[in-house]
Amino acid sequence: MALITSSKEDSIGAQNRSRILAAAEKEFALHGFKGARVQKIADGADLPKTNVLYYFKSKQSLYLALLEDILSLWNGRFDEATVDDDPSQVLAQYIADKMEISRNRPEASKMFALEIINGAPNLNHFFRDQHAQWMKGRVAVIQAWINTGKLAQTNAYYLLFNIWATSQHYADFSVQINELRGQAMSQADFTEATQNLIKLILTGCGLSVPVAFT
Amino acid sequence: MALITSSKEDSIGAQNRSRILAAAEKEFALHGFKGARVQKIADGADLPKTNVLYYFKSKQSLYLALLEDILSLWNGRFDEATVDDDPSQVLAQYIADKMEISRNRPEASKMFALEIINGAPNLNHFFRDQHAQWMKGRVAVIQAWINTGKLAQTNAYYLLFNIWATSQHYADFSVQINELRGQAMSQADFTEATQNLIKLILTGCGLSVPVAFT
DNA sequence: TCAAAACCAGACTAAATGGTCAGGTAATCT
DNA sequence: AGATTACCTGACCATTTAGTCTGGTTTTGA
Repeated sequence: MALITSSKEDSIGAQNRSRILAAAEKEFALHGFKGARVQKIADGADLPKTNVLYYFKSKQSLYLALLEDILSLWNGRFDEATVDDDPSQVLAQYIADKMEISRNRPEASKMFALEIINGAPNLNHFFRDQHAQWMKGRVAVIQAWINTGKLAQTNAYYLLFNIWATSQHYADFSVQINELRGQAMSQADFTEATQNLIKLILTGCGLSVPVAFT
Repeated sequence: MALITSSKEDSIGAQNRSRILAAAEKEFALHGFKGARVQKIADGADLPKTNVLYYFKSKQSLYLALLEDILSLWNGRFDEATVDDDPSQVLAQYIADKMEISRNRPEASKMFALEIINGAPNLNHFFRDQHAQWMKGRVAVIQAWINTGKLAQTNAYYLLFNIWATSQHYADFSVQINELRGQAMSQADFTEATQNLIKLILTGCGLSVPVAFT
């Protein structure tokens, strides 16, 4: 008889919280922290503004909750790669993963882009250090690939920047992309763009594309 | 005796106007249209807020004046390329030009990025049509290169998106780049990044890099 | 030199905004 | 059933914001 009739996940509060988060992500992705309006978030969540402030004590804390959630998205399979792995496999998979985020979490990508363009005022030292450490580790792996002849000579930093830039572009600049293409990117288009990008980057690095990614 | 003692260019008004534009570009590049504050622009230009609104009748008209100026930056040597030109020359030069904009007009690039992320609400139909027309023409040239065997089979749209993404990334995400590299990009770093990028894209397209760009 | 035009800026206003408060109702737990 | 907690919301407030108004001063051009 100790049956739990309403789990924490589907309680009214949890549902409202997630609706607010979803609406806030859209609003922040469109206008950034300063430009976002709490009233608009409330409208998007179909709740009175007061309720938004009931669940999150301020616009700032709502923003931070979202940002934290988004940063966890950045963690992926590339994190564990070592010099013993095959660079073409690892990089192709990393690009594919990043493209997948652009496809199904475009607002998250945009919010992150805005935070960076705004000068990253909400990314604290803890995250910055962690991020820099991660970068150091990944650059070391790429450099090790180069040193062992698995990868042609290149700049590891620029390589990663190029991967981020191209993959995130499909989310951040989707408005321009759709306008110029004359239509939105379908799932099939994303698959094609992903294959195209993997081929460009890997070939550009002197690697061949694993068959799984063609 | 018809000597003009004060040309229009160095009149008080012209000077103030350009100081306001410079300050506004920084503010809009940091916070977007909605997030930007007229008072901050005034502070940046070292003028009372009233004067900003004296020279530009509203925040919106100031924003539009800047946007128009920035859009003219996008015009470059690639615009006149034809099927008879050498794709490796043309693309290398285009990438170099785009990287140069990122280096010396980073705020312009950021402002444009924000405008697009915001859904391009200030880009009117005239510009959109013009932009789409330009794209059509450039895609046709790239396709012609492919058809004549000058360029390997690829998707012309994605190729251009990738060039924009990578080059603009150095301006738009400069905060992240500087943080992760541990230092700002010097002119020499930009030269290296440009060569690196040209090599990546051209090699990725099956082209060889012209010696002028190595 | 003098009038017109350009420029300057403090005081102000109306609207919008983030956030509070107080007084509820609904759900939950024992 | 009763009490405790979670949830809801209209009214309200202090602050910020873009933009105006009014009365100046400086610059310019004839």
